[in-house]
Amino acid sequence: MAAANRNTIQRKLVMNVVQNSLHPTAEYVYKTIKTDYPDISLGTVYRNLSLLSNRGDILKIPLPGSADRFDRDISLHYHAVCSECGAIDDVHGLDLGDIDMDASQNTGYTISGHTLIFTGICPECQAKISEQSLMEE
Amino acid sequence: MAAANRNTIQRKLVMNVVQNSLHPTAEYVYKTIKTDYPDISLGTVYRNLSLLSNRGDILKIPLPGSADRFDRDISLHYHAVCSECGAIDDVHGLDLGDIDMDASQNTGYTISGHTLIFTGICPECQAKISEQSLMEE
DNA sequence: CTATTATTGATATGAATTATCAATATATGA
DNA sequence: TCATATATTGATAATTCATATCAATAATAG
Repeated sequence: MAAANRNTIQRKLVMNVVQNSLHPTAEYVYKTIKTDYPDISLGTVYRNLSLLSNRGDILKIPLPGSADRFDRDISLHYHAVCSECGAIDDVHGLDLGDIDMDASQNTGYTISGHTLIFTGICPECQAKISEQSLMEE
Repeated sequence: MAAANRNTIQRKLVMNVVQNSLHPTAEYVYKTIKTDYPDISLGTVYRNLSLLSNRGDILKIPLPGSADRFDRDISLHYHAVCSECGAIDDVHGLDLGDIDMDASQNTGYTISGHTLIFTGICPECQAKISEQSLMEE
């Protein structure tokens, strides 16, 4: 028989938290589970997040310079990160055509995918910054 | 007077190595300088790579899960990373239109830029893999 | 129910980068 | 040229995020 994955409570808990959060980090998933199930280990959370994202049940969002985020939404979309507060939001409806094929023809690589992250300032932080510059006058 | 940057030998050495390398890591820059100038500190290399990339003299290529690379080529282009050997190559001639503006309209963010990394298998590793599958028959 | 082994919790380890701080060297301007 | 202010350095500690190790435990096939 093929070595099957096992449906452990820990794995179900990790999946549940991801399904009920927006773009959680491993740390957030760990702390959230811990309130109801204090025995869970951080390593277990990391292991299950990896397994679930490798399996395609959830999406891993690697962020350069900070902790990876995970996403319950596995449809094609991108993300924007706020450089002020670290917020992360979906960018839907962006059609880049077949950039993977373009990159493949360009380089000779067999392209399996790409990572695209936008950086900027979220509406909330923009508002705060505008307020501040008013105060300073 | 404005607090000016100083043109230290260490800074010049870091700049030189980046200008004469393809996509070096901080570690590579450090080791390369060290052969001629053994007193240089790794922290100094990191500090100068940050300063030079913030200043726009060089480009920082953040790679999720591995060490950042730096690029002497500051023109608009992207990169492909080989998942087998870690090689990194330029992807030129990719026109994504004004995706930053699209993302901005989509999210309400003020977008300052984006990071796009392609993942795949470089031609050399493809060749090795083909050889192997032939051997196995 | 039992045997196999995937998975867990605890913890050590690792890689990459930043922070700290006294000593030093660079640029300004007298 | 020389003195001064301070940006920068080297050495090293600390941090962050993540993976490796390993004996104990628990999930599943038969």
